[in-house]
This record gives sequence, C-alpha cells and structure tokens, in this order.
Amino acid sequence: MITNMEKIKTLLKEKGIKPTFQRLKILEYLSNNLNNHPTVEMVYEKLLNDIPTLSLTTVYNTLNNFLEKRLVFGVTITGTEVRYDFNTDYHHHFLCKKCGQIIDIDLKCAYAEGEKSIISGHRIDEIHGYFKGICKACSKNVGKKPKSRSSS
Amino acid sequence: MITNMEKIKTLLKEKGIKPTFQRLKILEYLSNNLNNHPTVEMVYEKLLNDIPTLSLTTVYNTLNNFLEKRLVFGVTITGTEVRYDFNTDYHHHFLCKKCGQIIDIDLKCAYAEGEKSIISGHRIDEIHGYFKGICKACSKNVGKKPKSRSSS
DNA sequence: TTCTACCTTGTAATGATTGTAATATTAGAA
DNA sequence: TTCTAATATTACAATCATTACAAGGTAGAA
Repeated sequence: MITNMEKIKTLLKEKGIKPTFQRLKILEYLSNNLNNHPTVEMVYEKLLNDIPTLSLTTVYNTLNNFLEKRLVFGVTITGTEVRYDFNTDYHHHFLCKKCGQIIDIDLKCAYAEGEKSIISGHRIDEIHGYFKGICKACSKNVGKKPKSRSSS
Repeated sequence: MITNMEKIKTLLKEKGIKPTFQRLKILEYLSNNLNNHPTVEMVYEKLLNDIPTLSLTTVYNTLNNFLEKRLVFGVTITGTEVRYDFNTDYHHHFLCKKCGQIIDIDLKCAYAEGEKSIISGHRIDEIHGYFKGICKACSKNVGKKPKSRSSS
C-alpha cells in the first residue's frame, strides 16, 4: 500500500498538481474503487474517517482539478450527479435502471480509436458511451414468480 | 401547420396521452426545434407567449411524461440539465465545449443496431453516445491570431 | 522569521428538478 | 344539461448537487 501511495504521488506530480494530503487521499480512494464509480458524496463520507476536518468543497475542488488535468474521468450517466472514474482508458458505461449499479463496458467503436479523432469536422476530445437498461443479475428476477421481493 | 398539429395529436393519442392544449403545444415546439435540443426553460419561456398561464411544473410533468412513453429522448450531455430531442431515431450527440452547441451525430455502432440488444448479458434499453470537443466552426478560430475576440 | 502563493475550509448562493396541495378542466354518468 | 370522479394544471415550497466567496491555514522562498 505504501508503494501504491508513492505511485499516486508521482501521478499528481506528473500532472503538475501539488501532492497535498487531501489530494493524495482522494486520488488513492478513487484508485481503490474502480468499480464503484464513486460520487463526490461517497468520496467525502469515506475520507471523513481519515481526515475529520475534510471539507466537501475541497473534494469538489480537487475532483474538478483532476478532471481538468485528465487524471480522472467524469461519468454523468445517472443525470443527477457526477461519478468519478480513475480508469481513463477508453471504455463505456452501463447503468442498471433497477439496481442503480454502473458497470464498465469494454467495446470498441471504430470511431473511438485514438480518442483524439475528428467526426464531421468536429474535434473530439471526450467520448462517453452510456448504455441504460436492466443488468444481468436484475434480469434474472424479472418475469419470475415474485417469491420474496420487497418492492412491487 | 394545421396538418402538423393533427399529426402531433395523433402521436399523443397513440401513446395513450390525453392531448391537452399544453401537451400539444409542448410537443409541437419540440417537433419544430429538432436542432435546438431545448431545455425545459427554453420550452417554458417560448411557450409563455402562446400560453401566458403556463406553469414551469407543467412543462416538467409533461416532458417527464413524454420521456416515459418514449415520445421524446432525454439528452444529458451538458451534465447540468436535460435537453429534449423529438428525434428518437438512433443517433448520437456532440457538445462543443466552446460555443455550447449540441450537434447531432449520425454514425452507426455495430452494438446499437436494433436498440434492444444485449451486451455482456445486460439488457440495453437506451444508448447515449456523447462526444465532446470543439466544433468545426470554433476550430477555425483556434490558434489563429486573436483579432477581435471578446473572451480571453 | 517573514512574506507570498496557494490550499483548505465553512457558509451562503445558485440552478435544476421534484413534492405538495389547491384549483381547474375534462369525460362520462345520470 | 348537470353532476361527479378522475385527471391536469398551477403556484409555491423544498431538495439536491454544485459553485461562489471570503477567511484562515500551510509550505517554501527570501
């Protein structure tokens, strides 16, 4: 874990971001939660244990800073809040409208290769592929006899 | 235009939505503004001329109703508000981060055919392809000697 | 140490959206 | 037509994510 923290520190320095304690912890949290796609609130609540003086504003500022420097990727698939993704490799996202889970989708669209492409003359800097529906797990419980389901 | 209004009315009835005056006008507005991708506020402000008693809540209710019945498509590319698209044919969107314009992108990803597909076992109901960058028009003015630019 | 630049913090403000309760309108029964 | 029940519309309050702002804290340079 100490080695990991050193990697995080290097990442910040490479992007010209001063590696303060708050920033290190926030980026570390994101790097350890690749599948969560955490919200600002999730980052804040969790880190409050480590940093009791942490301010929500700091989390917002820091994450916006990371976004600008392209250290993290913002996922707005829910439409209500930004989810943060430490994995900036090209990939898409799926939102289950039943359980709310956000799942990584690895598929290649021809247009997305290189990520810095041109479409219809427009320069593309970011590609967001959002798929919405019912996830595999939730699909299994649909249309079956409801034995002990809490919701209708 | 009267013929168009009749088409709008039929559309609503087909979806089981009672074609009230407000609903007709809202859907008509969207059908006449395919390239705008209007916000709730835009719909409201514009229709206030025709319907001075119109309530913002009604616009929200109506558009949510249309969304549920899949009469319109919600575009959340800006991350700050929902834009409404009367064109529910499969297509993607591009957001220019300079001028804020939202432009339709017509390209086919193999995975999107049929729109009701399965990816990694998840049932896909909606596909949103969001591309962000600098549009063709804005690209031309970047890197050139700034002659009379208002912003820095 | 003192100064300066940048970070962090708390609180207030904003803006989009939803909740709620009262009023209005409509469709169908009598 | 008149009454009634269901549904729509409206106005206003409340909520939630996010940003603005001002004040206090910290680290490194001089």
